Amino acid sequence: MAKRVRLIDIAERLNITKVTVSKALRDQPDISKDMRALVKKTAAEMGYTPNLVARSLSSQRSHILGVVVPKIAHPFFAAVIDAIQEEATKKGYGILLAVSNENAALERQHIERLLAMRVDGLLVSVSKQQPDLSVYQQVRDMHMPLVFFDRQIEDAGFSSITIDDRLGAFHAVDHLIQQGYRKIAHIAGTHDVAIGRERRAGYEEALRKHDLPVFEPWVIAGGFDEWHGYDAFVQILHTDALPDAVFAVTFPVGLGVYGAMREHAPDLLDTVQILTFGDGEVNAFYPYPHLCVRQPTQEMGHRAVEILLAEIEGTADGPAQRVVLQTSLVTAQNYRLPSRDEAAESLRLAG
Amino acid sequence: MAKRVRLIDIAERLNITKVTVSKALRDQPDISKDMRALVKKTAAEMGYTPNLVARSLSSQRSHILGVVVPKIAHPFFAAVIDAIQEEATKKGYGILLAVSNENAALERQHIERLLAMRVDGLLVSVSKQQPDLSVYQQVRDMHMPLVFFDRQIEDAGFSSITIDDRLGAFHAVDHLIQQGYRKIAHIAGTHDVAIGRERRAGYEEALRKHDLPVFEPWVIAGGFDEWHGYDAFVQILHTDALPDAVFAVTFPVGLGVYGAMREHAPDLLDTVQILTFGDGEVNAFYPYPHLCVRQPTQEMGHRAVEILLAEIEGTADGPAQRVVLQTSLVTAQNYRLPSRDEAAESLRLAG
DNA sequence: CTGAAAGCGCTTACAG
DNA sequence: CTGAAAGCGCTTACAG
Repeated sequence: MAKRVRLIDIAERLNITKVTVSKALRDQPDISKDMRALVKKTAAEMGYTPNLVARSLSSQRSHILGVVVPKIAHPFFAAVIDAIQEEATKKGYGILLAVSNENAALERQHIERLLAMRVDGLLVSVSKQQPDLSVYQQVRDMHMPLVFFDRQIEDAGFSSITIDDRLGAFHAVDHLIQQGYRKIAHIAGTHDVAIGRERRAGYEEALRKHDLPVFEPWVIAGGFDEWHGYDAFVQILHTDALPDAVFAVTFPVGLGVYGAMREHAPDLLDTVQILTFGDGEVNAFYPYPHLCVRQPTQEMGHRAVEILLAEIEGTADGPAQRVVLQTSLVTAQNYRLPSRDEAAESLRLAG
Repeated sequence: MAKRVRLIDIAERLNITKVTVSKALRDQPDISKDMRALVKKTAAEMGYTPNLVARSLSSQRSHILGVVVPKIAHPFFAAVIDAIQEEATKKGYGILLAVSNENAALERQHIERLLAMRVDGLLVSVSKQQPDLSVYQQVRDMHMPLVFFDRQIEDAGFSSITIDDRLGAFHAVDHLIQQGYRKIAHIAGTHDVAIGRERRAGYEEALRKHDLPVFEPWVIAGGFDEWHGYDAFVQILHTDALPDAVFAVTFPVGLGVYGAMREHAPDLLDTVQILTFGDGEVNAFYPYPHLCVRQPTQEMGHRAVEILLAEIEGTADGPAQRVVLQTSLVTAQNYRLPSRDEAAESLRLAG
């Protein structure tokens, strides 16, 4: 590796001390304007770039945020990570990304590693597996700032930013009922996962509001992926009556329902309204009756970083914050391509 | 922050020197087995975690890889990043993720920052914008290992791992022709972007092979997103004849074509075969004739890391490598949900 | 097998 | 406004 120029090299060239160089480069006001200018000019000429790891070691601040997610190749998390990265960059931080793969042990390992790397703070969305509380206790003990996003550990004493799953589900199902649907099935998640519980609670609440009974054979709990949706809908096909709408706990589950329909009852495709919590990339093009609850991914990512930085920089006003974001309902009329303005905008940015 | 235990704290407790502790912890063979065991036991008791930034500074190795991508909320990149992260973790490296947003200036800034952070190597997929060659020259000058993936700068002297766009397109279009399609339109990208050029070349080559003429009004260049697909297909609708198949340069462009069809010519939905280069998450559920060229994202991520680590660890056999990966064609018969085995497997891993 | 010395490239806190 | 000293927490290279 070609010799890298250090503070001391600049100092020697200028016959001053490296402290002066260090301060001048960071624009500290106790260095004369002329000296600052001279140092910067020289540094640029010599091709100096500060060694951020040395800086981290001596300043005890890395300007790196650790981000742990259960998965990344998933529209929701990809969008949130994107927003996190964007906001972090804007604020002068880098992000160290780790994926737990829904595995608590791996999640723990990642967090320990990030701790050892001396990140300034942690942004984590916990795996579905029973989390290992001891790491979080460790994080607490060392006063490392941490903000949970989307999936949190309750009562761990950390700030969190989550989505109002119950209300989102409630509004969506309420909307269906107001549109005249009465026989609404729910392909649910599992009870041990918060989003499963909450979305189901919102569903039941909406039925209750309209004095509709919960028809048990149509509420099928079990998971969050395509196969669960597929199997559950096949099961529904074997009941005597057919629903006129299906509320799927996630977008993948909704896809599984479509898959089952296409295979076993294609005639239902155009008549049964599907509602999914969360959206995929192709809503604008989905040809069947399809509704979805949209999650504010960008806002979640941006605000998660803001909350964390406030804690890191000590400007946090109080202890743990719990921010709850509201969803929006995307109806058929709303479906659209990204607007031309947006497209033009992104072109402008790129160009 | 609670006092963190350091090497020296362990050393004092044991009445030995910190060098011995350091070596024992890293299992160096020149420390007696008993001492190693004792040190490790004590370190564990005291809750020691090594300070990786101090280690980086003194060892000149950070065990961090910098990853720069044009975007992340995109199925292709999300999948590749996932694979990169997985492989890096397996090899004991962390990844610092940066998103250029298809913006060359931002790409440059990110790389400079990663350089300053002293990553051990760089994995980059360049933005579509004219790249700023000077940063790459700088990377060369400091002998920083770098591997381009998917989108590279030719002749920059770095290793690269890319996809055989031309051949992938050729095989796919060739397949269409063998299935009896003769009137194949191509919604192309732009000429200044390699994937645009290459995919188009593959398309033309396939037509040539079968002595089919290129019908210019049906080859519409312009971009890579939904709107381009939409506009281009509307334009095609205004030509006298109609194609029996459409080859879209990307999956989003294909979606735009579906959008245009649904709006302006819904009757074509079931009759015009759409072929996209790249796939989305919903292939298994797409109801219309749909074919796609699948990119080996996982292999790309894994191998990119392998190549980079070989360069970092000095085991690279020669100068720049150029790996070209082949695509596979996913036909309607191949469409499927993730297999039950895979689902069970992921459950097992998670459990 | 264990240790004393030097150093990685910075910043902090304190003098002057 | 500039500098001398100390230190961040490790590892490397060399003695013994």
